[in-house]
Order: sequence, then C-alpha cells, then structure tokens
Amino acid sequence: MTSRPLPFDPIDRAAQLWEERIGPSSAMAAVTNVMRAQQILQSAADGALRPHGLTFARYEALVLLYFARQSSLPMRVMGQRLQLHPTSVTNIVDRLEADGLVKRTPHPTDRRTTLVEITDSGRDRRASATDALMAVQFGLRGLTDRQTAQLTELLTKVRRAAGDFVDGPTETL
Amino acid sequence: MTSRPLPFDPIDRAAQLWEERIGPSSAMAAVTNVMRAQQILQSAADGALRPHGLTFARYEALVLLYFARQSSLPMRVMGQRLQLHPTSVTNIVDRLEADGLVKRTPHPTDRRTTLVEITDSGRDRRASATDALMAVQFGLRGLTDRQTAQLTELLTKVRRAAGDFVDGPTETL
DNA sequence: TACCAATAGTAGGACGTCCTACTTTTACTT
DNA sequence: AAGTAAAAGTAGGACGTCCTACTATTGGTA
Repeated sequence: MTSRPLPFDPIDRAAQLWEERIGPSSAMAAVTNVMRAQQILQSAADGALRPHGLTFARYEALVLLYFARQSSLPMRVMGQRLQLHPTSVTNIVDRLEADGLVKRTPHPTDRRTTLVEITDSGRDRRASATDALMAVQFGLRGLTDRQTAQLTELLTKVRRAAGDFVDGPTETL
Repeated sequence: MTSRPLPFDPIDRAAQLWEERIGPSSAMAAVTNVMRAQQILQSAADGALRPHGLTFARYEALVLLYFARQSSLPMRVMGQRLQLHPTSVTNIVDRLEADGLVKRTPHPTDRRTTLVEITDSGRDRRASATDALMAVQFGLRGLTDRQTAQLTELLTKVRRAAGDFVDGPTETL
C-alpha cells in the first residue's frame, strides 16, 4: 500500500499496546484481522480479475446468475443472495449491463420486478474469470485445506450470530 | 441489508453449487466468508461509533495517535501502521482535522513531512468511542475467546503469506 | 556543486458500499 | 371498492479504498 512490508505485524503490535493501555480484548485483534484480510483478498481477487474487466463484486453477481436455473433472477433476490443493499445491486447490474454481460428484462407478471439475465458474453466472461481466480487461489494463501475449512467455520458462526441467516426448516440444499 | 434474514446460508449454498458445477474449492467459500464477515463487523462498528461522530477507519487512526509516544506521527507512518494507501491517510486526516480531533503540524527538520497530532478533544472522543465499541464487543459475537484467538491466528497466517509484514530480527514487541 | 532519483503528501477520479428519499406497482384490510 | 401499507427499483449523496499523476523537498552521486 505504501512501500516495503513492515518488519513486524502492526496488528499484533496494536493488540499489545491495547492490552497494556486499555485492557484485554481479543475481539479487537480479531476484528482488525478480518478487516485487513478482507482488503488483501479483495485486492488479490480484483487484481486477477482486472485483465478480464471485472471486479470481485461483479464476478460474484455473474456467478450467481450463471447458477440460476433460468439464468436470470430478480434484482431483489440477487441482493438477498449476495447480501447487498438494493442500491448496490442497481450499481453492479448497471455496470455489468453496460458491458453487455447481463441484461435487464421485465418480469412477466409483476411489473415492479426487474429480472437480470446473464448473456452469452457474460457466460464466456465468467468462465475465463473463474480460471483466473482459481489460478491464484482467490488470493488466499498460507492456509492448509483444513485451516481454510476452519476459517470458514469460524466466520460462519460470526455471520450466524449477527443474524445474517437463520437455519431454516429442512434444507440447506 | 435488504429485509429479513434468509432461512439458509447463502454462502454455504453458493459453495455447494460451486462444487457441483465447477469443482471443489475450499478457498472460494473462505474468501466469501471473509468478505461478508468484514462487512458485518464494519457495519456493527460504524453503527456503534456513529453517535460519536466517528467511523471505524477514523477511530483506528485516533487510537494509533493516542498510542504514539509524542501523541503524533508522520502521515507516512500512519499509513504503514494502518496499512493504508497514502491518499487514504490524507482522506482520514482531513476529516479528523475538520472535526478538531487531530491537527497537522510541520515536521521540525523535514519539510516534506507532516505530523499529525491528536488533540484534547480527540482524546476525549477516543475514550467515549472505545467504551461504545467495547460495549458491543466490536461487533464480534458468536465465538468463544478461544475461537476468537484462533480466528486471529488463521488470519495472521493469511496476512503473512500475502507479504503484509515480515517477522523482523528480534522483536514483535 | 549540480543533477537526478527517491520520498512525503495531495488532487482528481473510479468503485463499491451504505443511507435516505422517491416512484411505481401490488397486496391487504376494512 | 377504496384506501393504505408493503414491496421493487432507482436517484443522489456520503465514505473509504485504491490508482495515477503532480508538487515540493531531500538525499546521493558524478
């Protein structure tokens, strides 16, 4: 971000000072770690996607539509699945549509709803972008598969506790 | 973000579809989890700080200056410690200064350098903001202390692998 | 000493995220 | 049937992050 890497971990350093001068708080260090890790992963993913004219946010939207049965979804549903504010979905779809990767179509029965459909060009782009992302492991390095799964597990707990989702009746599939 | 929580975990769902249609990739789920967890924590922290007129980014800067020996640091050093781009530091300091929480002063010997010093008002604000953040555990819930430490450990590995810092000669303290 | 590279910080712009406010359409309730 | 509440999207704006480009200053070297 600024130049050479520091010869020490600034987050760990801050955690130590925090403990000395304010008091014990494991949460502080964990939260700061999440913040910084997110930035690193985002940057790595965006870097890998840049040659393909995508950002990670747009890539996720593209994948979501690729997975959809009709290759299309209402904007509202996209927002729910991607956990994004409606205005963020508008923003992302605007850009994807400007690039011809998706197109908006009216919902057949509900005139409030706008369907977003992935185009052939969008499918191609998703494929090549996926290759690029997998080539760099989504920017995630330094963990074994087991540790990666552990990380997912811990963060899923956090998300659940935050009310991000509720374990429903039967599914999950 | 959009309405009621989903009755299933959208990230886990996406991971399943990913595995079915693209192939196994534990990294994808982990990265998405980090992204979303960051957003949740950021939102919680910002929410707790809003009544105090701060964001988490500005709060971190304030704490950093509070920890500094002379209560002041060059902008460049702030960027290194907070792992921010120089222009982000400029942005944050601009806002803190506009609120009277910090002030810019010239470096005594190097006229290129700008020192940022926390004001008395800034100290007060940091104290009350810290109380607010600790009251909500920095937005982090759902983990035991042990799991929180584990999360920190895993993410530190990720950051180290990304070259975020290097274990220097002797220290860490 | 004189020049040229490196360093510190800022300006302007792109993105993505959120929020509030607004329009249109649908659903519910009386 | 009418009227109101809820839902779907969008517009405009605030923030924070990055990037590129630029100015001012310092440091190193020929």
